[in-house]
Amino acid sequence: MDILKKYRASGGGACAVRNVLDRLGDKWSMLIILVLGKEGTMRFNQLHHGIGDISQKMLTVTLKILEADGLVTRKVYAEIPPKVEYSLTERGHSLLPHLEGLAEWAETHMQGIYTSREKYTAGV
Amino acid sequence: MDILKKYRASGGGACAVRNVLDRLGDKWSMLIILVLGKEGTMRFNQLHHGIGDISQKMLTVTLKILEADGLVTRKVYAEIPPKVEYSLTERGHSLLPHLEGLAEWAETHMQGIYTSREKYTAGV
DNA sequence: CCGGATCCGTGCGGATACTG
DNA sequence: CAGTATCCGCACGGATCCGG
Repeated sequence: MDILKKYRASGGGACAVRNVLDRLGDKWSMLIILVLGKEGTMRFNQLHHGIGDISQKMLTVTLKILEADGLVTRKVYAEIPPKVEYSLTERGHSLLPHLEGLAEWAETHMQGIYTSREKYTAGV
Repeated sequence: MDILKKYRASGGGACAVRNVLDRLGDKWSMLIILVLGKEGTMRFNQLHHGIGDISQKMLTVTLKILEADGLVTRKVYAEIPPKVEYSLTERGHSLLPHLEGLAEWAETHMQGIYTSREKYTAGV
């Protein structure tokens, strides 16, 4: 019961691990990082179109958060029409393998998970 | 732009990776798996007290989901008072290292992330 | 002790319209 | 092209009460 302290609130503030994990837990962060990791540098609409079913708003918001956290860089070109490029920072890249590991795990086990879910709901 | 297909909706259904990742992205799943991974088998109130700031409802609900996905097992003892033990399945254990990797990453980089956030908000 | 059931607030995230 | 601004629904999640 000692190791748990790492995952608990520490002195009025929230737990560090949970703060970070909660951020990644929002709907799009992981996905954007994964995509940027694969494709390297991308423009706004490339991401927008590439991901497909993300709204402009959420893409903007999420990118801002990731930028604030120092996970992606935002490069603006003073042109008409505007051009903005996003790419992963070094910190972002350091996170990438973990997310890819997770994605890989998901791919590997999703079939079993689906089967489990069906069995479970059938049991109810 | 080909690799992206893995992360996109595939034929009317949702993307597999995203389905699974979204599940883990809810507020407590990762944490519960991490805790169960560290402590091994735990009773309901052990988890409840161990995590601290999770409500009974969310603990119950999340455990059910994890059970449905075949990530945790639920063992009920026919006693008075009742006793229920939770532990990770093999599938749950296979996920564990990835989450621990993530947690470790979070611990390592959180300080830098906090600094980045402050700089960012200060810039605004 | 372990939950199920219910009520309810908050905020995430979508849709739309508008700007530089 | 790359956002910003606004409105709003909905479901996530908390609090509370009840049941086996």
